[in-house]
Amino acid sequence: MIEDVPLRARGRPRDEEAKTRILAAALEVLEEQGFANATTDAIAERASASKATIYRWWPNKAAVLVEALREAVAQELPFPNTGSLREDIHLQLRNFIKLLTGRRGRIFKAFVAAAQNDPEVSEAFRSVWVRPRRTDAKAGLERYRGLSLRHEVDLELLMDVLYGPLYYRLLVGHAPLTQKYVDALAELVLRSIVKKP
Amino acid sequence: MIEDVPLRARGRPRDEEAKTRILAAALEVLEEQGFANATTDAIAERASASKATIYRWWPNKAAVLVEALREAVAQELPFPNTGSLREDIHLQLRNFIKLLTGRRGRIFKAFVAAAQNDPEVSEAFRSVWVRPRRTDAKAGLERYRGLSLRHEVDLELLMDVLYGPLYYRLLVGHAPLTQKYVDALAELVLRSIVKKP
DNA sequence: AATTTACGGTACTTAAAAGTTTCGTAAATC
DNA sequence: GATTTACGAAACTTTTAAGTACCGTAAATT
Repeated sequence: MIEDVPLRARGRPRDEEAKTRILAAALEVLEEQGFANATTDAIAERASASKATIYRWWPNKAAVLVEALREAVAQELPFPNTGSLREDIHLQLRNFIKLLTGRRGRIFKAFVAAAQNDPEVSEAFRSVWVRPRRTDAKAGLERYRGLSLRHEVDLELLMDVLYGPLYYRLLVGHAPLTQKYVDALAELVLRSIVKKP
Repeated sequence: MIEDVPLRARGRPRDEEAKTRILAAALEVLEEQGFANATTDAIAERASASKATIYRWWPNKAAVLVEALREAVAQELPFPNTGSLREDIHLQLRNFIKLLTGRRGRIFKAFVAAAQNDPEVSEAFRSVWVRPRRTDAKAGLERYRGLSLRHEVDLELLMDVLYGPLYYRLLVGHAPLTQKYVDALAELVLRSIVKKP
């Protein structure tokens, strides 16, 4: 066994609590102001930290916000496992709109908006949020393949059909994201993917 | 008959050609730079116009870009009418991704991004583009209701299921918008909305 | 104790872009 | 021909925010 020696550096160690405060503040400001309007001054002030401290540990504003997003969504929205395809999908969509209509929804909007002007933010949003959620959901659905789920169904397409309409409403805002709506969406999609006995 | 007298004002009349140049330039700059990075200086220079002329006729930058969008998309994407529900949907989605993967796609991205930080841009995008297209498509589909289209299908939901996945891919960028993809999407959706004989 | 690195606070530099103003000139009406 | 309104060009004002630099101080190692 190799000892996990911290190998502490020489001077004063990094203030981990300040790091936590900065990331939490970044998330709040992002939520309230959007990506472009989330200023480092506002983040520093809310965190009771110095702007110099922020730039001491992150190369730029986007890096702070990306790390804040990563920490915030790390454990969010695990795909359910009720044993029923229909129940799993209903639950997953209901849980997702709870996120989208809450604080997190504003954060997602902010990131998608920023992604249109910055390829790095775009890639970060996909790798931190989109891909992990899709991978998890696909694994959850794969269990039903050939059983209640028709074996030919393309799960990539299915992800788009389930999540696409929700992002669409979130970002375009032409209609609200209600439970009634996602239930109807789930039923419409299920009609074309379930294996009839 | 009342004469349509132009009721010309006193001084030099507005240069309609300059107006055209400005709107065309605005569209090009928007396409290349996005909404926030589309500067009035760049628009003026490309239009060989003066910035003062722009602000003489539009209250701000957003108003110019909204009018440019309105003119650009006025006649775009009419819903097909082949007599076949299946053909109409396939055609409509194929035509739509032609727009999204071309110059117009960049413009839509820019508007959706800007909409997240500006309610007026958001409303403008919906009223200029989203609502007219949805209304037209719903009218086109309504003709099939009770025939090849199951009579219970909610067209609002259907719009979201058809267009949502495309906006989703456009804005998140996790996968490309190909004809093969929209054909598969169309077939998946059709499976749940067609009336079986 | 000397040294090293981090901290919060604050002032500063720099850059970019929105919108305004001015100026000399062009095209219309009266 | 006098007046009115529009034009392009360019200089200008103003605002905003990113990122840097410096201060005195705090917490660690040597």
